[in-house]
Amino acid sequence: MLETQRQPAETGHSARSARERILDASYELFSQRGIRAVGVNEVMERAGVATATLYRHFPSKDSLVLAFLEMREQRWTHGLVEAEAQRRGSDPEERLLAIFDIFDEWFHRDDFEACSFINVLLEMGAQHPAGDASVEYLDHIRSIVRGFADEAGLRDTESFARSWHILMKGSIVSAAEGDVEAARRGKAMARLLIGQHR
Amino acid sequence: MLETQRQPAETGHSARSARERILDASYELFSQRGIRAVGVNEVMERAGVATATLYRHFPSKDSLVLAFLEMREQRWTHGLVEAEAQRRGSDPEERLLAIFDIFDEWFHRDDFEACSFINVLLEMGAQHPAGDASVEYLDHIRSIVRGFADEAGLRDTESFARSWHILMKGSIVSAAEGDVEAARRGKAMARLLIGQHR
DNA sequence: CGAGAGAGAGAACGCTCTTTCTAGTGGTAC
DNA sequence: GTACCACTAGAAAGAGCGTTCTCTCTCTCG
Repeated sequence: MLETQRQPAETGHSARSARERILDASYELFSQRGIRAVGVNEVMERAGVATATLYRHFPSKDSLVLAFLEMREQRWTHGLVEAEAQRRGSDPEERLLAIFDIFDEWFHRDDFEACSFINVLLEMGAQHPAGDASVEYLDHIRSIVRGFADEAGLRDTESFARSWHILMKGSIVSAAEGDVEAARRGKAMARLLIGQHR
Repeated sequence: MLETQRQPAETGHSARSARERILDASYELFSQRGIRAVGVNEVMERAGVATATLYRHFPSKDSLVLAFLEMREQRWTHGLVEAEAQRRGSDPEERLLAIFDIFDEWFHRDDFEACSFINVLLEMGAQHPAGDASVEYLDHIRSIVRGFADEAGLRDTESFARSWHILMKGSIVSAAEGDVEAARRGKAMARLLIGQHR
């Protein structure tokens, strides 16, 4: 169903293809305001795209939402969290702790939007396809944490990753509430948790 | 058209007044499914109430949502968490830890609905009146935690309560994802946190 | 008894949403 | 050069939303 990157035959040879513009607009709107609060009209407007064009690329709003979540994993999970943690930490334990340094900068951004996977899961429910996909993407985040923990030689890394993830999600929600120090608090508890699994 | 149990004289002294039925219906629907996913029609249907009756008691859906949040504080924050923690813990530290025992039972319920304050905050945004109210109700929860921490003679109770709240919210989100052990993990980290503030 | 108030049923308004459809435009490939 | 294709513009279908309104019923209180 994905009809992935259709580079050739670009028609308008516009700087960015219609599909790309739709995805970018979806990303900005859905990540900032949620799913139900954003209509497809608004997406089309911001993308500068006609109705038929959006529905040629995505058969329904739901499928557009799924594409948004996939993009969120690329940009946020992999592009921001995983890659930056790798870059900042010189050893596995430092890579783990770097997650909260990344969070700290992220929490201080004016356009801080919280975690789209949590947002969508809670907004749509676990039964909805988008909520279900969100649970899966949250699993992936935990897998990354577990990978770092394995490299660090910690004990019981599955349980460790689940506890670590509690700290990540809790500090994100606290930041959404307005506590800009949430990452610092999370990091302090994270250190204690590492101590328990060493 | 359930034509719910229409007790004989329905006006002045029905078993439960129209207002109560509206509030109960709102509570069940909003807490389980969120705000935007539930229409006033559905609330009226479940309450067995006419349109005019709902709008006589609440000038708008938004005001009904605010009434729901207030009720949530009564039933959940005070009725479940605070009162039960008081009842279960014989000293202040045990009262704090009892929160996660309460959570453990709560997480195992079939109708576990996560925290309405978090849900509404993330769904509606902090600008929306309902999101704003949710932030306030979350503050109250933290105040209760801080009160217990003060009684326990812990250091730096404001910061302690914020960290503790991160554990509470993180484990709630993890439970919403499907981890029924989230309360146990939260409690283990909570013990470590107490140790740091003793 | 008669007035008033709370409640019910249901129509209707105006708006928004998702989705479908029609018609037309312009670039590309054969 | 003609057929194709992605695209645009816009109307419209069809449903649902929050809200207002009218009309009727019946209990309660004076």
